[in-house]
Amino acid sequence: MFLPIDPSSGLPVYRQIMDQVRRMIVAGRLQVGERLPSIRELATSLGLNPLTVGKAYGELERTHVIEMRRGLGMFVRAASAPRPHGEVVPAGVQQAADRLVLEAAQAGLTRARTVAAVEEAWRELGGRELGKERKHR
Amino acid sequence: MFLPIDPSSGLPVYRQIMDQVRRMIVAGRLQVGERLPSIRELATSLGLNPLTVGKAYGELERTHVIEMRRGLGMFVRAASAPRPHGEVVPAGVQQAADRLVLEAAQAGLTRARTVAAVEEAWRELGGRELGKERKHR
Amino acid sequence: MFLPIDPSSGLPVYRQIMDQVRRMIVAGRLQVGERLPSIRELATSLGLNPLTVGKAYGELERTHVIEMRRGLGMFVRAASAPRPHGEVVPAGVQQAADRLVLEAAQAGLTRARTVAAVEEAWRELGGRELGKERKHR
Amino acid sequence: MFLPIDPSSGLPVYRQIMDQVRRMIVAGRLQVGERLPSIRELATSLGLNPLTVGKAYGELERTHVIEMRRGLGMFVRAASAPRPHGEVVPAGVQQAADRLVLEAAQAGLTRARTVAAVEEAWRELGGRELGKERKHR
DNA sequence: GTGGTCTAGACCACG
DNA sequence: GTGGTCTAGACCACG
Repeated sequence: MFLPIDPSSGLPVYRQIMDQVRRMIVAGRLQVGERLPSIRELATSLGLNPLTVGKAYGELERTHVIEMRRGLGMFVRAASAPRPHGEVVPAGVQQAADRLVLEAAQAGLTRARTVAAVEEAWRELGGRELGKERKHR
Repeated sequence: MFLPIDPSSGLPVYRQIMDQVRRMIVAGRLQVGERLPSIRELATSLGLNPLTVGKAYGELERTHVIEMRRGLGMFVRAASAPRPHGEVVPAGVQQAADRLVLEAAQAGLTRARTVAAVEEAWRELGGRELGKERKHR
Repeated sequence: MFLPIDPSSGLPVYRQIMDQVRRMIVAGRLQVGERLPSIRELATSLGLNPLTVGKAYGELERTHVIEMRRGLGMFVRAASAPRPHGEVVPAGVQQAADRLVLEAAQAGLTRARTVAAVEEAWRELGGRELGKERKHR
Repeated sequence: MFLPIDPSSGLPVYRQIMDQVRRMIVAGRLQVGERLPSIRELATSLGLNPLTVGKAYGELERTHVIEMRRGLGMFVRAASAPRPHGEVVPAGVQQAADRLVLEAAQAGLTRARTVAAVEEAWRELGGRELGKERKHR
């Protein structure tokens, strides 16, 4: 599995791994139940310290994105159930929305332009949300 | 000036100060040309070391958000000019949009729900866009 | 006397005054023996604290650029004698040359391009060196 | 790594460190990709507080002169691309040229003498321009 | 091991 | 009064 990692990007490497794995999952390039490469495999193929990959996997497990099956490896877990309209937005999402608005407003972008950037980001993710919203899953 | 600072939030305190000041500016609660509290004042009122506040102010100055007038204090600078439609989105904004979409998609939010969260965040900011776009909500 | 002062430029105001006065002298817009405005006059016309102007005048006096005649005011002194070729370059000049070369080299400028910038700066000063070098003065 | 630091020179120590590192880079005594001594190492060998060295390194990183690789240290980044002839001179360079001309003119140096000082400074830097332009001196 | 953050406290230049 | 620099020393995240 290839993941684009930039050791000099400022973002800690283990977080980049987490982000990329999550990105592959929401984009459908990693399916529920699919097995991830072992810590050692991924570390070797990316030229990273196994401790770094281990920390990323550990965090992903702690947040229920993947699960360990002893002796078998790490596997992608089922995604969260889609939130019915009107329910509370998770803290992480609201926080990300707040930051986006702060960055956009200070850069002089309009609200419409900001929303367009979000739609564009969603399109580029190529995730399951593309086009119509699904009714069930 | 009160700023809600959470020393145990993980985000460095000096960055929280930066964010809050930027937030007040885009929300119009700090006007262009207005003076910020002195480093010592703010440090005392927030129970922080002056060096921490100084670091936040220094970063804000380097990014042209505020300016120093020697012996007088720090002052809010004029905001960026609004970007003409179609122009490139600044890297920081695109990055924030990418993260939002990642968080939202993994939390199982729909695209529409995500956009709604952004609009909500914009509304809560109380920014200058409000007046112009209020009619249609 | 008008001097372009920018209180938010980073360079201390008293140094800006010194630089501008020196600039006017080498450009010939202030002649040897000419009287400078009083501290109070200049402070008022520039909207500055008299202590600031006083510090600038004091430094200019200490470096023999101007002189005080008690009860009469501050006057421009005769310039340094031109240095015969081959003599040692004053420390301040060498230091300025070093910094220029550092900035230029790191910005990727060639040596020729750097020299051109110096010639341009000299032209814009409009000083006595324009065109031919004088033999005596 | 030895750097000549003068704590009583007026120029802040962290700026002296920055200047010296930049000087070594443009002189080719620090190569692109080369690792700098760690903050602690340099602080110890220069008898300084690690925070002071850290400030210098942080500024150099912010200006893209060096980059941090987490857990590994700071590394020299690739230099700016050389500027095509005729392009605008960066503000920092023009500012340095202006100051040089001011210092030189007031010291009574001729224009030719000033240019010679610049060429000398360039030669002493031992920069990469030397090879290309050595023939004609 | 690496750099980043924060406190406590001193001293300085500048206006 | 203002901000800027520096030391001494602790603690933390990251690799």
